Amino acid sequence: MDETGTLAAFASLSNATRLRIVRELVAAGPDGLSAGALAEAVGASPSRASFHLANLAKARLVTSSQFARQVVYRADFEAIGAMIRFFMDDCCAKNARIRACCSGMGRI
Amino acid sequence: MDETGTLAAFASLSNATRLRIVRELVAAGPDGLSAGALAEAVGASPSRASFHLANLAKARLVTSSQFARQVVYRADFEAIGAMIRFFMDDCCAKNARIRACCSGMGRI
DNA sequence: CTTTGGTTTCAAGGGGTGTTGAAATATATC
DNA sequence: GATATATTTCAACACCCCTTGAAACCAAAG
Repeated sequence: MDETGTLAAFASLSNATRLRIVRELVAAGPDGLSAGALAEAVGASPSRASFHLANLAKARLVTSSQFARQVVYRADFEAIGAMIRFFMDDCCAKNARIRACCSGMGRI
Repeated sequence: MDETGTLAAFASLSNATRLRIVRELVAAGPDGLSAGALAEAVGASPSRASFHLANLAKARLVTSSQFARQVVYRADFEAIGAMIRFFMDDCCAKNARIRACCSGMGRI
C-alpha cells in the first residue's frame, strides 16, 4: 500500500461506526458478516451501514460478495496489514519507541 | 490511548500535509523541528503549516515548546506507539495475517 | 406474477474541514 | 523605540462528510 492508500485507510478508520465495523469483521474472521448483521451489530440503520461499508470498500479495507439476497462483507486482512506496515516502515520504522508498540503481541 | 483518541489520531493522519509533517518529525528525532522548517520541508505556507500543526497537537501526535522566536515541534513517540498498539490489540490482535505486518521490522 | 426480505441509492440538510492572504501577536535586534 | 523575524489568528470561501428517511433495486419464495 502506498501513501495515497494509507491516507484513504486512515480517513476511513477515523469514523466510529466504521472502526466498529472493522472490529466486528476482524473478530468474525474469514466467514465475514452480512450487511444486515453488521448494521445491527454496530447499531446503525441499513442505509447508514451501507454508506459506511461502501466507504470501507473504497478504501480497500473490506471486500464484499453476494450470496442469495445477502451481501457478505469480510475484512481485507492483507490490506489492513499492508497499511500498518507502510505506516511503520515509511514513517516510523527507525524509531525504537514507536516500534516498541508491537511488543507484547506475542511471537512475530 | 482509548477509542476516542485513536479516532482522532486516524483523522489527523488522514491528511497528506499532516502525514508528511509527522514523517519529518519522526525522522528529525527528539530534537524536533521549528514550525518554519516544517512548513518549508512539506511545502506549505506558514499559516497552513500552523493550522495542521495545531490539528496534530490536538490529536496528541506532536508536542511543542517555544525557544526564542521559534516554536519547536516534536513527534510524540509514545502517543504514536499507543495509537498503533490500541489498533492492533483492540481491533486486530487476534488475526495472524494482520499481525504479520510487523514481521521484517527487526527484533521487537 | 405478486410479495417479501435484504441492500443500496437518492435528495435534502446541517456541520465540519482545508485553503488563502491579511492582520495580529510575540520576540529579538538595531 | 523602531524594525525585522517567527508564528499564530482571523474571516471568507469552497468543498466534503455524515445522517435521515423515502424510494428504488434485486433476488428468492409463494
